[in-house]
This record gives sequence, structure tokens and C-alpha cells, in this order.
Amino acid sequence: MTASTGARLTTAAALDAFAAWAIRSTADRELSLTTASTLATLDRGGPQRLSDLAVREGVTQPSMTALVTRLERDGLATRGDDPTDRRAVIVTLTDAGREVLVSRRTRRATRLAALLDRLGDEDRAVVEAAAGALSRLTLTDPSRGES
Amino acid sequence: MTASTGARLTTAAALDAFAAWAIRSTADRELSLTTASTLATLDRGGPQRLSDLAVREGVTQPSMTALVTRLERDGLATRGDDPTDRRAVIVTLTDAGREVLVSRRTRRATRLAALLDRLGDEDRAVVEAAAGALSRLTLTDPSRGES
DNA sequence: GTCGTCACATCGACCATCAATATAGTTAGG
DNA sequence: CCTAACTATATTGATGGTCGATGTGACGAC
Repeated sequence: MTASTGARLTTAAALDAFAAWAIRSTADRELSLTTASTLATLDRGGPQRLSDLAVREGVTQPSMTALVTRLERDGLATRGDDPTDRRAVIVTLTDAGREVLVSRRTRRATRLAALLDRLGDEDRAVVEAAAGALSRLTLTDPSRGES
Repeated sequence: MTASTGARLTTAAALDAFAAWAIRSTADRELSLTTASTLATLDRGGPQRLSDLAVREGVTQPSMTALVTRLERDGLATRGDDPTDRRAVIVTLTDAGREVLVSRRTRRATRLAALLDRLGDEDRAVVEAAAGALSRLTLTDPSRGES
């Protein structure tokens, strides 16, 4: 264990506590975390197979089947055929799905921004400085996720 | 709208995306966010009323009743009487509950620390610098939450 | 004492998730 | 070609977590 390992664990613990707090403080009953993440994945990656989505989102295939069924029911995504493999189902984000995703992001960012206003100037400055780094961390994750 | 409002929204959006990513990347099926947060609240604040817990955690009283029932069943908390008000139920964290909470924190921090290792030295430095500020933000929330 | 309020439990209804299994389609070996 | 193994999705049955509505007993002001 190097000298910096302890410091990193402390940092990680603080970030984890912050993450849980942020999620709960801005709780949003419109879409679950997995639902929102799946929409975001479809938005970024375009139409894709149901089972690929399941792997990417870290849920089982039956869960993804149920999730896609709900998305379809709510008009946020559609099921389509894969012309090259008739077993497969291609899931596509609808315009309505994209809109829901955008409005959710805006809504949550607004709420969290209000909470960030509680910080003093100095603290806010270092947090703003770290936002880019955290964003890079999120985006470089091979399995992604995001909101 | 001041000049900095846009920047704060951008920061908030990045933090929100990070929070969702962190929670999902370190997903933990042992305890739900609400369950973990409730245990943490009991750890910090000591024994307290079921309905106070419900308010603090932002769930309805029936949800908290169900949650406390599960905690009791799993040996993580106990129900007790309030000698001054026989209507009330005082919820108390058990040693087992405290242990579960500690091990969960350690486990999650370890996982997140591994993810933080992906950052470059510079990014890691600014993130470590921001951890304290984010921690303060979490702790100054009147309604709290934490992990 | 009585009546309004409070604290908690219960009930019925969803949504979300999982593991296990069923069904339909594909592909490789013979 | 056929068939067996594999793959993609759907279905089933279980658990957990949440809610609103409602019930029950306790409290407190008058």
C-alpha cells in the first residue's frame, strides 16, 4: 500500500457520499437511474440490440426486455427487426424519448445547481475546477452509464 | 440571469452525470440507497422516531414502516417504545447494522478509488481538492442523506 | 370527557429487478 | 439437408421498494 492509497480511499469515500446525496436530493420519480441511463445510451450509440443494451447497462436480459417494454409503452423507444438476424430486436430511441432525456437533464442540473449555491466561493471554485475531470472520468468509462 | 449561472448549470450537469455514473458503476445489491441512507442517519443521529426518519429520508411513513420491518427482520435495527409517547416507535441501529454500514462504505470506496485511478495526475489532483468541498456540501444539507 | 390530531400499521396497487426456464431462430458438423 | 448446439428474446415466479388510502390507538386542549 503506497502512501497515497489512503488519501485516495478518503477521496473516493467523500465522492461516493456526495454521489448518493446528489442522487437522493434531486430524486426524480419520472425515470429510474437504469431507465435514464438506457435512454442516454441509445441517444449516444443509436439503435442497438436489446441484449447489447442489457450488457451495457449491467442488467439481465429479462430486465432489459421489461424495461424496453415499458419504454415502448410510454412512447420513448421502439422495437424493430434486425434484417440480418431475425432473432434480434433493435431498440430505437424516439423523438419523445430524446425530449424526456433532455428535460430530465435540465431539471436535475437546475436542482443540483441550487444546492451548489450553498457552497462558499472558494469551495465552489474548486468544485467547478473538478467538474471537467469528473466528466472525463464518466466519459472514459468503457461501459459508460451517465444520466 | 447572471453571467455565472450558465457555468453553474454546466457544473451541476457534470456532477449529476458523475453521480449517476458513480452509483451505477459501484452498484451494490446488498442495500438500496434509501436503506443505506437510513442506516447512516441512525448511525449519526442515534435512535429516533420512525416518522422522523421518514421525513429525513424523504419517503412516506408507510415506506419507512416497511423499511424498518425489513431492517428488523435482517437484524440491522430494532423497534423500541418511547416512554414519553406510547404512539411512537423508536428505531435503534444494532451493532450488526453498524457493521454492515461500515463494510458497505469500505467496499464502495475501494471500488470507486479503483475507477479514480483512471484519471491523470492533474485531474486526480483537482478531484482530490474538491472532495472536501463536496463533503461539506453533503454534510451541511439540513435533510442530510449520505451513504 | 370529547374531539381533533398524531404516530404507526395495514392494505392494495404499482414498478423494477432477478434467476430460471421456455420459445423461436441461427449455424456448424456430418 | 438435418440435426444438435448455440443465441436472442420472452415468460414466469419471486423479492423488494414505493405510494395513497385507511384503520387503530394514544395524546392533548378545552
